[in-house]
Amino acid sequence: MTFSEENYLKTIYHLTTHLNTEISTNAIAEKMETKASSVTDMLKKLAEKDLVNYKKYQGVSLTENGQLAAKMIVRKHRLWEVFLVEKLDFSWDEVHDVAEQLEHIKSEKLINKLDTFLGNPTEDPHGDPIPDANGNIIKVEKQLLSEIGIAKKTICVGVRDTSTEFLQYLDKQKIALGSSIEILSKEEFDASLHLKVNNQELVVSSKIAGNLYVQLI
Amino acid sequence: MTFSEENYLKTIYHLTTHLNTEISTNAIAEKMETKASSVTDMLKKLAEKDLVNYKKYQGVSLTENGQLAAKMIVRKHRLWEVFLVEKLDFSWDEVHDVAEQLEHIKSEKLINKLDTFLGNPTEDPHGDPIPDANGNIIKVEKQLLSEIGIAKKTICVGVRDTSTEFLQYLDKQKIALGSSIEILSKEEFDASLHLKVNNQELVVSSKIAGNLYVQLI
DNA sequence: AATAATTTTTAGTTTTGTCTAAATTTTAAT
DNA sequence: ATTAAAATTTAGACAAAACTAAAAATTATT
Ligand SMILES: [Mn+2]
Ligand SMILES: [Mn+2]
Ligand SMILES: [Mn+2]
Ligand SMILES: [Mn+2]
Repeated sequence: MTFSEENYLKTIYHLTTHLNTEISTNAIAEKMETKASSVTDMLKKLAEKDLVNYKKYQGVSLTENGQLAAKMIVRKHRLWEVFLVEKLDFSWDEVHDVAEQLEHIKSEKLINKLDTFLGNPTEDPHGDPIPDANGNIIKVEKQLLSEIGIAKKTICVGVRDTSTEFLQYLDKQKIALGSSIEILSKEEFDASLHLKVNNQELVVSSKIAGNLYVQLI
Repeated sequence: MTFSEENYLKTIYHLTTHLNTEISTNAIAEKMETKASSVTDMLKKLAEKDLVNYKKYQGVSLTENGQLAAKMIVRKHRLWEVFLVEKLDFSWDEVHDVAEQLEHIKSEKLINKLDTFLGNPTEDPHGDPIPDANGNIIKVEKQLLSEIGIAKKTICVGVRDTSTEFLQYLDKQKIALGSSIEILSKEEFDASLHLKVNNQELVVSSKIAGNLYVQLI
């Protein structure tokens, strides 16, 4: 499988887990910053290889084969992110681009030994689940902070936006995976939240709250 | 720089260190298992980018830029090999193909942090030197076992052939980097050597002796 | 020095993945 | 039910990196 084919599969996989319908050509094109015509060409090729179900004008979904292949790429991406943070001392906002490259290294032995070396982690540095060697994923209950009621006590367990800007904002506010977050009050006007984060009070916008995953304690 | 350009540079670099002349189109083609015409095309492109000195029909050599670029690829290749052996428990005959892929990952931060993580090794699992971040190489005195006189005591410090077959032969004979090797006698007829390796007697052909690097004690 | 053999380059194709522009299909709006 | 708008596909072109076959240059041999 080529570098490019792998990136298409991964994109379709991510779009499928967020939305839950057939994926449109344009959605793929937008996410990959390419043109719809290029997407169409690739979808034909992937369909030929039985990696996607594709009917003209009808959108696309992953086949069993395609889904497993996509999960293996995601597995590699997230394991490498763990490696970079845990072993090489990268910060969580620096790992994505390097992992985008490392995810395409082809060696089952490598990825499984890496998995062992890292202690078979189930989540990456952003709280996203890591598929095991068979593609199984441990699903953890989590909700967006924006969807939680007042006076609830929670733990931060993930981020929805993984951009450098957002992650660095969280660093600045000392919010990390594992931080305790209590919702003190919500401002009606703009849905901003008054929080207690690790015993420090903090006000965050609804945009921030809509990108933080938490678990109720 | 593309994957392919990097492979050409690396090949020219390796050919240059072995031979010490201008490198021929055919030599590159043979090493890369490609056609001479493809090599010519690429040499033009590399010359355009000031990575090689190329004049039609006259062979090719690396420019300063090209040499540094090649060394950085070799650096990555060898550091990854150390990682695979030291941290992931690969054996020395399994690492080359994976390192061929990993050497193309583009991130200065990654390779320098990896270097630190590994304790700034100066040699890879096959005894080959690892260039530092500036391209400097610590050259270690070593000679082929086939060029050493009788009754000399030596330490194995490297291999010339790094094929799986040769490395597995060495494993079978319990010869590794650091093994003590004493030459007991040489057979005139076929230049085979009677050795004492780690206090075990062993006979090896001249082909073996011509692929083992040793240091006199 | 002339010719033969070898090496290298050029010219013209092919494949992969991309693009633009035009045509087609689907969806939305009147 | 038409028409307009949007989404998608097709057609044709291009760049990268490979190939084959033919031409040109170099090297070796007589
Ligand atoms: Mn990532
Ligand atoms: Mn991640
Ligand atoms: Mn190697
Ligand atoms: Mn090596």
